[in-house]
Amino acid sequence: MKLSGGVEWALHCCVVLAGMQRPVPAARLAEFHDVSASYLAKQLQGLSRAGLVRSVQGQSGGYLLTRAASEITVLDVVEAVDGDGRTFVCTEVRQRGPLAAEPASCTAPCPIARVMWNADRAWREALRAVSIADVAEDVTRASGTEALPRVRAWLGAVAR
Amino acid sequence: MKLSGGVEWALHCCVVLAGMQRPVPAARLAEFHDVSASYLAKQLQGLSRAGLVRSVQGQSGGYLLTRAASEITVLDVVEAVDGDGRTFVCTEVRQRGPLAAEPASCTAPCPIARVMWNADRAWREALRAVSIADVAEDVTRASGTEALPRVRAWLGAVAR
DNA sequence: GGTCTAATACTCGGATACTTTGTGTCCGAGTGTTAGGGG
DNA sequence: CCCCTAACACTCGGACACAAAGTATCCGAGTATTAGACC
Repeated sequence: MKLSGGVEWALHCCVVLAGMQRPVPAARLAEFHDVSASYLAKQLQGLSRAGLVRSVQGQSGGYLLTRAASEITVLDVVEAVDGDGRTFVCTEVRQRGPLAAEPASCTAPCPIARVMWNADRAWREALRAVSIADVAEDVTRASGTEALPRVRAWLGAVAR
Repeated sequence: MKLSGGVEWALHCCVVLAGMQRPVPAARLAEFHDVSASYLAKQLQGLSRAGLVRSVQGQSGGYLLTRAASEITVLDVVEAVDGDGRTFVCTEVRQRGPLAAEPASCTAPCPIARVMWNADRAWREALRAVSIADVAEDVTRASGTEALPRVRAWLGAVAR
């Protein structure tokens, strides 16, 4: 029950991409965060498939958010990178063994599965309640007003 | 982000162990649920280490709950089997790269980590709010009053 | 017949292979840029 | 001087190895039972 490590990178990328007008290449994002460029590219591909970021090819290409940061939830990013499968899968144990329950009597989900799914829903709701813009605001509050603009300037600066 | 499959087995075992006066061997629990006996034994060892069940050795030995089912939460079982580590680990990305934050200015946790940990807490709280006794009650409501007694009789019956 | 003893059969516990998932990397397809030549 | 063209450099995307954790299994240590022998 451990979350994929790439989720953290993807979230950081989305926060710094917020407010960016020009595309930012994956290699530059990797350099900024000091992480593996190849592996980060994989995570960004996940975000692209999910439609959270738009990839622009070509010489001055890169990644760009598809919509406002306030319209992207943390849950969107987590599900894009880690998959949207449920954390608990019910194998219908109650229908197996010598005292197996009849399939016809199993219209309602197994009580155990219901508890696990409720917890899963609470987890997702907590992540859905926070947007990338909210996180960026927290960062500003913690690191100062000019922190994010400096980051944007660094990402936008062309080093060629 | 998938939960170990053994968690489901362990939960089913705890539910049927509730109300049992005599120890139940792991092999019998496995036969009842029609699952691998060897692997189920591993999960039960986890429950034993966590102090949720008490193992009795010898010819008529087996497993027994250490306390009332109403005093065992679903979270206890999940953490015993799957480990109590956090689902999200913060690698302090903000302290890396060209614009790294000073460690001295990182007294508060990273905003991203805070969001993830809040969601983690919500998930755990939802699991902590439900006890094994609650689940057993749900089973009775769904499968009838005599369902669980029949199971207990089957588990207690000696087939030698 | 009662009691002590020893062999037994059954239990859990940890140490050992195998499969699946996650981690990390690489090279090829595609496109905007840009330099050069021609009109 | 302006425009067209072609080569280029840089981008993403998916396919390819490696490592770690989950899954499944086995055999050894320990104990209550039980049968037998002795008193």
